Amino acid sequence: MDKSNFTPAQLEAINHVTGNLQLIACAGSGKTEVVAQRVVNLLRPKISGGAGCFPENIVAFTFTDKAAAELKERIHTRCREALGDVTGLADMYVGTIHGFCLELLKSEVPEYMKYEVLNEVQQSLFVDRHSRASGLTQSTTLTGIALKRYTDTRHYVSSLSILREDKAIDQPKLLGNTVATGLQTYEHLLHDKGYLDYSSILREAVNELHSNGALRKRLEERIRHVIVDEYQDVNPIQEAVVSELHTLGADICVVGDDDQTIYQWRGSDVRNILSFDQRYKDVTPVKLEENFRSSDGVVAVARDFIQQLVRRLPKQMKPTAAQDYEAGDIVALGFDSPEDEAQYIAQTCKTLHGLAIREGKETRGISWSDMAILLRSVRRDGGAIMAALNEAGVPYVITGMDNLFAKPEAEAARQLFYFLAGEINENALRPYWQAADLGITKQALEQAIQSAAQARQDMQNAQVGQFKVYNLQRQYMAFLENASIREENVPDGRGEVVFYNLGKFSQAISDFESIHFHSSPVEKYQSFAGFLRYHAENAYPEGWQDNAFVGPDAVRIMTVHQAKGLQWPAVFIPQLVRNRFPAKGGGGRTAWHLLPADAFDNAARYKGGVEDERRLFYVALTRAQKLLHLSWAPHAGNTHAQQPSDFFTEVLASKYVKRRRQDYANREHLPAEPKASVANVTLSFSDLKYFFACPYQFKLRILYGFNAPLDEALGFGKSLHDALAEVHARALQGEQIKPDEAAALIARHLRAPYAYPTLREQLEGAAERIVEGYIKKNAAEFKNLEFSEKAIEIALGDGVSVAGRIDLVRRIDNGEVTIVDLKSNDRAQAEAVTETQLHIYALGYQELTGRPADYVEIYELDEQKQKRRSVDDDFIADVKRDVQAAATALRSNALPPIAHKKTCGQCDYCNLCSAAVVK
DNA sequence: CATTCTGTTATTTTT
DNA sequence: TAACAGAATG
Repeated sequence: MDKSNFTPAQLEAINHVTGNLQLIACAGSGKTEVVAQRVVNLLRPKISGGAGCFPENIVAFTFTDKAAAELKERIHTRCREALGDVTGLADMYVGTIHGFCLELLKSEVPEYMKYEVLNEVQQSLFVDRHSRASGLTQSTTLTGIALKRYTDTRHYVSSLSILREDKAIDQPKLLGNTVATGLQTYEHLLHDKGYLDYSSILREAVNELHSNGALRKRLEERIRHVIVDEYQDVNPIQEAVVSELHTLGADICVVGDDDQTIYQWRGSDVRNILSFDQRYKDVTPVKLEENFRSSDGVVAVARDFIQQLVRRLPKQMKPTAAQDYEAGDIVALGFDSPEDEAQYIAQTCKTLHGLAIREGKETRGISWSDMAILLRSVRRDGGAIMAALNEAGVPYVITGMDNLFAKPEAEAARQLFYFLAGEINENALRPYWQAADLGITKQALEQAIQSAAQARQDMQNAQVGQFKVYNLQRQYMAFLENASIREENVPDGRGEVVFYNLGKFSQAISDFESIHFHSSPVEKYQSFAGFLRYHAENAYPEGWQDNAFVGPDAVRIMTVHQAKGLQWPAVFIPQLVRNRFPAKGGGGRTAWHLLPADAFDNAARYKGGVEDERRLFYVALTRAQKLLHLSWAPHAGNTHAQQPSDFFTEVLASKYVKRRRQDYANREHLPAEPKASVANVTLSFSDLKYFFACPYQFKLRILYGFNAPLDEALGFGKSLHDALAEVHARALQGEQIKPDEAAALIARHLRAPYAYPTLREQLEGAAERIVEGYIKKNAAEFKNLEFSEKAIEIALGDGVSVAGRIDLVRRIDNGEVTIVDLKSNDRAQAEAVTETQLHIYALGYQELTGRPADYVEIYELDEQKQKRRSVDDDFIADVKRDVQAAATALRSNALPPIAHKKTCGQCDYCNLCSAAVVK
């Protein structure tokens, strides 16, 4: 889109800076650009016609982290173009609603600092582990059948989420409902153990927003504008967050398209966007109807299709000839079998490769990454297509096809734990590792198996103090190390994929072990085996291709849901078979067998219907810029998959849709030129520090996901940190903090979930002493604090940025600024790394305030010692260069094992690395 | 045309 | 286990 040439509607939205705004944005209408330009106007000084806001006054919500990264990058770019050197952009929140709420809880309510967030797998492990206290086994279905551990956990957990995220319109109907009662005990348990789950993040944040007066006051002063992207897919609790912010005086701008609501099965409610102007006062509605993405043909087909929908906001998507429509661009074909269909797709990809396409005023030959194959369900429909693309030698990237344990290396790892749990013997284990073909020598494998056998033997008589030897993660790593597995020794260049999968397995171990840390070894290995057998099977996707930094030139195969917000010159939508798309709902027990649907407002939306499928298909159609291939084929031997989809048949009516194969070979071809698309890279400092230590360590830890064994004292350093953060936050608000508060502070902040009682006591004592000592020594300085726990972000251009949090900034009367990092022995790291970190923070401080920092200081908490030096500009320049080099290495996936000077041999993974100098 | 029986298949995914 | 499509039956 030409940004100097906005449509009147776009301009109206961009220039709207007061009151609420309902922005209805059709597919391809350039909404991201409009939002970014509007933010520029919000930040523009009043004398230049803007709203005169500061970045911290603005909050922008997106649907995913990826969308957030893109929006943030766009906003930052446009701000710098239009406003020059703006400071403090890091103070603008651009991210998901979950992220905002979590940050809110952690920064505004001290009690939440120590809480950890359970992921989905951990949550259900947690519910099963505490099956009574979580309310699971106390609950029944609506017909009175008792819920069972493991089998009903999924439905119970999803019921808990619905109870917290949806709006009950008829409370009496929930009275006596066992899950509603269970929720009380579950929430109690969560608090007791110091956890948040995804729903409670939102729930607790809304509670605080609603009733915490001090917090409301602080936010009232801060937030002036809230922007909600993809508002059509917001659920009731998310809307509650938005509406609470509105009551604090923020103007709300919602952006969305009711036609693209595709997450209703997760509780999204289109009515949020439909009735926005009735629920909020002073709403300016603006419609962006011009499509700047697709050809007139694609626009017409999609528009005609969605107009069949009855309940929708009146609007007309208008073509702008963003692409030239040529007869034959849009095709709908039937085939005899899914295999034929897949072959057609593979062949067509090949003929399209290099096809000339106009892009603005330029013309280029499209490449593999300009094509996408969108499916209703990748797992169900992806097989034949993968096979055909393999056969034809077309490079592709597929997400969500295989589960982890379909991969022989993951299966071998799983069998290792069946072995350790005493379920199988070594003769049963050996073949799995041999079959995985990982380049392990016979002797090494024998040695690894023998060591594992020994460990299995020994753990029978393990004393409490030795439990940590039998830590699952430690045994896993020990096995891999004993087997001397090396990425580069895996045959056929499969090393990287294999390591991704082994890394994913390490994550599965962490998920389990974080919940089951305290069990005795024998018991723990048995229940882990059960977890691997029954639960993990479908919980983990294949581990590779998770690498968000590298964008290979390959055809993308993904679900329509995943394609939300994306676009390609050529799109295939195959498998348009009746009962599949639109999909017929499956049977089985669901949350709605536990919860009365009539207690909720429009519970039917969770189930979905043809209308929802129509919206989903509309999303698929509108992803195409020019070439659009619809197809179907009957599945032999399946009585429910013999007819074409009604959507397929319906689209045939359009004059733009051709029903014959087209010969694209006759069209103009150019050398294929993949569109230069660079992935945004945001590195946290903690990630970066591994990179600086060694790129390969970074790869093993961050990209592959190998986790270090949980330590019993884990959490000590963080607890200290949190306690001091509260001290500083209160000092900043003018409170006097006394040394005798140390005990109370530690009581509130100590979280050492893996410590046995005596260790916990020790940690408690040590922490109290340190905090007390710190307050004694520094109380006089508290009046000089400028910031505590200050988030910084440094954009280095080209989509590369570093995010971090400065522990402390001191600023004394003469304006002298010191950036402080608090260090405890527990979190020891090389001094050179801390220096680097502090210089990045100094840079972040400058970007935030527009002022340079004068000193950086390492504060050793154990000794209460300060090490201070002045900020070195040359050093900063070096660090900048290093970070950019890191980003480049990440994007080109060049993270080689390198033998390192001093640090090598201390790394957690040196026994998985051939370059390591093992000491 | 209404009903009863039989076969098929258990999405989609973010935090 | 349960929902639903499609075939078979009355």
